[in-house]
Amino acid sequence: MGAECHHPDGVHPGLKGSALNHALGAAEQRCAATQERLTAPRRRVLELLLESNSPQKAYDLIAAFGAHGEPAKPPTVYRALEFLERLGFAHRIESLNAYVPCRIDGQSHRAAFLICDCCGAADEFEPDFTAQLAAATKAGYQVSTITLEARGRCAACSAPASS
Amino acid sequence: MGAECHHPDGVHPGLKGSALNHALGAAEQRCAATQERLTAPRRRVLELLLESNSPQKAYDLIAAFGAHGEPAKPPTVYRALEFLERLGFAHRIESLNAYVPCRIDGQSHRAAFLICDCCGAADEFEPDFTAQLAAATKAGYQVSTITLEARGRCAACSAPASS
DNA sequence: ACACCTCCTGTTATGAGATAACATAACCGG
DNA sequence: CCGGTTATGTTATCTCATAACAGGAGGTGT
Repeated sequence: MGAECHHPDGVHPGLKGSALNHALGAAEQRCAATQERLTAPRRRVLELLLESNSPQKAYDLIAAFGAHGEPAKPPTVYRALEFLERLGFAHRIESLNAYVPCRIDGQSHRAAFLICDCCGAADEFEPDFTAQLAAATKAGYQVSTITLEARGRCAACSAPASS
Repeated sequence: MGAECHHPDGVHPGLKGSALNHALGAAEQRCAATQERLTAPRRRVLELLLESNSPQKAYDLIAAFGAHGEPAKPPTVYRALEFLERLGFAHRIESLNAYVPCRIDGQSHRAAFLICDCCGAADEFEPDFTAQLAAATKAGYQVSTITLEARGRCAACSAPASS
């Protein structure tokens, strides 16, 4: 992850300014619609995720939490992440121990990522889980969440050479 | 996991006696065929995985490592697990921080699991990754490994009530 | 047999990731 | 304004994983 080559981080731009405010506002709306509360620490963690252009570790968020450099206490951030995941605003990438904001639509408990082992980018994509769900049903499972993590090298990092 | 109800653990029987020896022998063969060495600690960790009927945590393996109750040192087991994963003898289940022996065929860097949040069973199945690989290729990725983890409730734990 | 390289193991220590437990405060319905 | 519920603050600790370095085992060429 970034140890192997020096391509630029991430592919998602990372929101700022009005785009960021708009996204936060939309989250606020969705919470209001379901009796959920986007409280200050939850909003702050979502903001940090949206601003970033790569998967964020929990302790990165803890360190960046305070507006003036004071870190948060771990449970503050872990609770916020739990909330954001529950509502579909964020996903945990298990194989990285890291978190990303949902880039698809939110609300879903399905997530699929293409993760570059070189630059660390994690692209969320809309997967086709038809076959998996059929297999699960056949086995008698009631599936609640599906996560798919495909690792390899992204287009930029596969290219001959660059910067 | 197992906190929610009291269904019996796992669905894989856990090998013993001659079945266990046969599986270990087969692993030995496959290693010999590729210039790899199934050394004592590696063999021991594989044995522990094969004997068990549910995903094993690294520190469970560390505790069970010694024949007479003496634990191993963490790196001993983590190195063995790394080897076993590399050769396809074992898989790590990211969302559980736990390990299982490969139940499919070995050698593959693809794995898919149906994980029961109730009894902790983790059934490996052979997934159809056609759509995912197409998406990855379209995005320019060179995929090396794919992991899919579907969580929910297994047939037994979905049933009305039992034990 | 010897020197050499490579891979693997043993050991100590520490780093990273996550949660338990309990006290306090904010929100909301009656 | 009271009481339930939900969220937060805080301390401490637990689980998971790896860095770093020394030593041993197994091959290869001479």
